[in-house]
Amino acid sequence: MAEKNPIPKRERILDSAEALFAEHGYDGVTLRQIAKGAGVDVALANYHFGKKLDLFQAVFERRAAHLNESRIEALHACQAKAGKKGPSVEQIIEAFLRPLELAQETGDDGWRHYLALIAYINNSPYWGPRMMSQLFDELVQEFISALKKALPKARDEDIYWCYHNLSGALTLTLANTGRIDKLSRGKCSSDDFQAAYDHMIPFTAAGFRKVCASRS
Amino acid sequence: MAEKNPIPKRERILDSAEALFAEHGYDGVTLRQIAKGAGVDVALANYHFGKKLDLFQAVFERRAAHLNESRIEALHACQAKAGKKGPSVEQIIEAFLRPLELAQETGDDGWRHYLALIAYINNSPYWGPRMMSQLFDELVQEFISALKKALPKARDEDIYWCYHNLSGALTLTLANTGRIDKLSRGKCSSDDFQAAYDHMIPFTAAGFRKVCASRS
DNA sequence: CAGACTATTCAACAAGCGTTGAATAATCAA
DNA sequence: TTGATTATTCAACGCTTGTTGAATAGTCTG
Repeated sequence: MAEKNPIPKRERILDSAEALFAEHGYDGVTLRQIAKGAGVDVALANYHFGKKLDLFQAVFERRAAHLNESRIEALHACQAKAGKKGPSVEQIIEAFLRPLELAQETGDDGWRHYLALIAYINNSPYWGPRMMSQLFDELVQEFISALKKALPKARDEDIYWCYHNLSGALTLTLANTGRIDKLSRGKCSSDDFQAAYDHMIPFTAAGFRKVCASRS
Repeated sequence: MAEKNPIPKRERILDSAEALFAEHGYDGVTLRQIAKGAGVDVALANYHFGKKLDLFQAVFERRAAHLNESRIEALHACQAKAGKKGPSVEQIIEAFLRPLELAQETGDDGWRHYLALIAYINNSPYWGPRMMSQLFDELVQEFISALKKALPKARDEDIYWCYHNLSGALTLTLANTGRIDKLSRGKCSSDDFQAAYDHMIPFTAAGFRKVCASRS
């Protein structure tokens, strides 16, 4: 019995590449592995996407706009709700993070792989400077200026260092390495995204307040 | 004029491998690149270390013991100084982090590369579970039990999630991607390790207190 | 100095790599 | 049904990879 709506091969290549790049990094994956994972011939990746590096780029571009939009929407929504005095630190961080939790919580493995891939490039000295800026700087700057309003006494550099810590905590959560499971001997599960974010939000918000609330 | 104490070639291979693995990951580096960086023939890596994977392991083993010892010593020192009631959260985190700052601050690039390599495996879904546990679990468990004493009301899972956030913030700092420089347009420098840790310690300590101090 | 052992290089291997041009199949417009 | 366009596979290329065995140089022991 033939499948009515088979996933197009072009899409399956992106899915396969996404999953494998997230697990093994750019150099740890061959086009033949990607093709095999997608059930297509190796030359098809070249036909649709060009060189290996272009395929890598295409994997990012597929979901980038959607992700940034939902995060910006979350920020604007919480700003609208907060009124003139602006949202609190917790509310801003919540808007920054919750769309990612939702993406990780969908049954769709694609989003999990995509976010692990983001974690991979953010932590990579090679890819980080090349790719993170063009993907997220505009978004991040908007969150940072919201944080500045919520923490009017903070120095700029304090805000940036705090954001750096937030970004690191988030990145490890996105990477989803399962190490917290081992360390806690089962008391925490990497797949329990809600628990991860429910802890990350007050943790980082308290950090911002402590470092940024008062001038030295 | 001949150099009196040339660095042995075996050591130079480790140095070169350390630097290249940290920048490009395991699969992003070839033995020929490593050999060229060390100024030796490609077969020499095999002679001294065996397979590529064994060289990778050897890079970790060279500095692991020294690093763990200095961190354990820092913990014991702060415990001795704190007396019977035990050190504070800040003091424990400081003991956990400062030895890394010192290692990054030495003029020696080797330690910087090594710590960036730790960041690479900690964030990698492939290497993380395979390598981090055997390198650091014993050390981490000792810090966690010290944190439990400093936060007697905390639930175990809260401590572990907070540690997860601490580990993430630290990891991004070790990776030293230079992204904070771009984002802050020069107000923060990734090479200003003291500033990084001076912000990270109160940030994460406040997070622990907030999440762990009181039961819900 | 002889000899043994270690360190290092040389040359080559089979396997796998990204990439390509031509051939075939599928889709769609007229 | 034709013809044109797109999608997909096939077969192969030149190159690089990790690894190895034999050859050479260096170092220490007696």
